[in-house]
Amino acid sequence: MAPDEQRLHDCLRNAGLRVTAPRLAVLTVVQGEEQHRDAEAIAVASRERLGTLSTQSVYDNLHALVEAGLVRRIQPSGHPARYEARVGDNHHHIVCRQCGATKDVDCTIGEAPCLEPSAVHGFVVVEAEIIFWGVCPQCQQKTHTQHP
Amino acid sequence: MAPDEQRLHDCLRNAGLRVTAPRLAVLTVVQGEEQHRDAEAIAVASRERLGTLSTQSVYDNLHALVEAGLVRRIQPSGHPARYEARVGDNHHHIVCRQCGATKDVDCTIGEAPCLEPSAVHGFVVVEAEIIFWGVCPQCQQKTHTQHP
DNA sequence: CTCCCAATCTGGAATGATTCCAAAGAACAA
DNA sequence: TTGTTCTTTGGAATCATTCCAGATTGGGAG
Repeated sequence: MAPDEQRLHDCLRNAGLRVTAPRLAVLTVVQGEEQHRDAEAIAVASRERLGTLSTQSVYDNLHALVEAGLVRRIQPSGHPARYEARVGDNHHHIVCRQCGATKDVDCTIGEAPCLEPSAVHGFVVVEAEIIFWGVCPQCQQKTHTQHP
Repeated sequence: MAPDEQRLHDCLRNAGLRVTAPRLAVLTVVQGEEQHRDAEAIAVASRERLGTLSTQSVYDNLHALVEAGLVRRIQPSGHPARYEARVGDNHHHIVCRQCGATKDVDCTIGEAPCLEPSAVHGFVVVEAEIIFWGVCPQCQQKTHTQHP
């Protein structure tokens, strides 16, 4: 077994998850170069490694991995959910209104600002999610070159 | 014309929108007592006032009103979009993970904390959206009374 | 090493919010 | 009053995601 495969294997087992080919593939893809991919893109990339893999299995595994804390899910309004491997460090995201491109953003103020809402209406607060909305460089380009 | 109706009328006209019965109804509902309703609930409440109204019209009008800045749309991950009349004051929201109940939250730190992301990757930042995730009082109750 | 059960995988159908479409209707500027 | 443009309508379509039920398989107990 390759050392990296061993690492992922342990990773899953420690999280209390069974190790299956589909699960390894999905986790590998999410931890790969390309970050913030959606389920569809992850399915495509995973099939490249396995030959065949049901869509349902991709969703099941993403859920399991998110549940286990190995993967984080981001769900920008109006875009399909995206998944990333960077977990547990309370960073945020900037998303392009036009194409949905997503990048990591570290918090300026250091740790967890805004995490103390003034009034919680009796809610138990679990986490704070911050999404910056903007326009990515590519889409800025497009908008500029368009002549109305 | 009732004074309140007049106010809404002017409100729409100032925003450059035509005044139609469906539009008045939708705006009235969104500005009403019950805040943070989704499109479906707004449709139901609007039909109560008009007798009949197509779902499409509800969506069109919500879009138009959001576009015009008269209504704000909130789209919590995994829940249908919600609409509120309070606009332009940069407040945030707390959403129940279980039932989707949504409440306003004013920012503790005063004005726009976290609005200066450290790295923007070339993005033009338009706005920052902050959602607190938690469990509402009702759902806490439910969870506690459940015996596994 | 073998067996067995629960976790997982599969294909196919279903859901639910939202959008697209084209035709009919209505607001309002001139 | 009229013409143009914005709205409304109903019906069909889309898209991400979930539900289902049966077949398969990982891995702990023996």
